[in-house]
Amino acid sequence: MPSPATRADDRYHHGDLRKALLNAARTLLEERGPAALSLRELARRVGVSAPSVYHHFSSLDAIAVALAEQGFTELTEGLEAAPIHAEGQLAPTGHAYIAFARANPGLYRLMFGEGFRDASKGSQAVHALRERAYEKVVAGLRTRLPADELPVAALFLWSLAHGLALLMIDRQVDAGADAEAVIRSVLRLAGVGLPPSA
Amino acid sequence: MPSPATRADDRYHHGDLRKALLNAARTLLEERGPAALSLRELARRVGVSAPSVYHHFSSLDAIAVALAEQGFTELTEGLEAAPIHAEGQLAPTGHAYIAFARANPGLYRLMFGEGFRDASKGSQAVHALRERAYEKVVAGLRTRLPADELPVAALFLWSLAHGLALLMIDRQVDAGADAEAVIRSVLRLAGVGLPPSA
DNA sequence: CTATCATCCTAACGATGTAAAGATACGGAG
DNA sequence: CTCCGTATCTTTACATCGTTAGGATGATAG
Repeated sequence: MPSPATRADDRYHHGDLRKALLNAARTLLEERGPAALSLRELARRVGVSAPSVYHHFSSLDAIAVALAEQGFTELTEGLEAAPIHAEGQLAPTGHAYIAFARANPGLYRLMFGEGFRDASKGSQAVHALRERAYEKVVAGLRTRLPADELPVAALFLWSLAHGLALLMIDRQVDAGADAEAVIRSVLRLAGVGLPPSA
Repeated sequence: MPSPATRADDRYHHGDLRKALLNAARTLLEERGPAALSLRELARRVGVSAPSVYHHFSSLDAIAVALAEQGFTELTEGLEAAPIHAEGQLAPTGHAYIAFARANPGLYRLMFGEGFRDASKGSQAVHALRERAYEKVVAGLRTRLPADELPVAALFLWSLAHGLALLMIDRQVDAGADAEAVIRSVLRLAGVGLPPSA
């Protein structure tokens, strides 16, 4: 009944099971969050038996690490595409950072510690990825800040963007429709600082 | 051989199973992180059968919610104890916030979204707790900032403290021994702002 | 055409959260 | 002091999960 091997999806030897699994994981991640990442559910969605997954990933945590890897490359790409020379000093980088987190909430949460079974090992594998992404942020600021202020300023920006991104992802700040405006005003405050006294 | 009912721990009717479970959960949380919160492991540590837990909590997520509740009351207590009228405007609040997170890393992560089985329901129960804690932060700033700047300034401070706390908890910033100095300089930057240009 | 190999499958193990249903001890009413 | 109801804890059981072991299938090289 079925044509011999025209469609690549339902062949016995799957077209590219690894990629299919990652794609399914990506959508599952955004549908139900990192805690719902399930090896069996992934196999089910791809139409494959659960143990087959182990021919492409050594564990569920390995899938999570691969996803985080994807996420960090996409994040750094987004940061590099941000207009470095715009008028605001760190606003573009901050906007790009938060935009990525808001576009991929589940993935972003996974990238920062959530959803790993073996936290000590899984997170450790992601540790280096985070540091590399951080280097990109620092590099973006290097041309615009004196060298001695750079470390603290970079940590400051990272903390602010990370915190705001997480709060918005968790819907803790009800920015409603004008989320962009909220982000803008917070980032502006970062550039100017709070009024010196009340 | 055992004295009839002197010690409260090994009676048939447990002394206070609910509290014992929460205490065990607290230490398990800091030992192995929120992902390792296990109902059966808790029952094991308290010396009780697993289904007994259901006489005190309706689910594992309910335990997590109770823990988060503890955490938020302790956090707000810490924030209220912070010297509001010190010379720095928001530094004391920021320090108290980050100090709590660093003292209870597992609990803090649990309070902000990690470790819930049913993310949609568990996190929703914690949502109100987070907002109440946020009100405390806002209240602490109300006396020292003009009313129109207050919402943005509070969100700014919360984002910064939240982000820095998480980065330090995840050991992403290797502050080493002088963590306090790092926190101080970042918070100082929050009060002053970045230099207007490079 | 055959043999090798990557790929996938079924079967099974231990551990988890949770649901019944039964046993035990505590505490108040007679 | 006795009895009984109720809260508390237990054993048993089920579905699901991540993972392992061993067998079958399809593609591919000689």
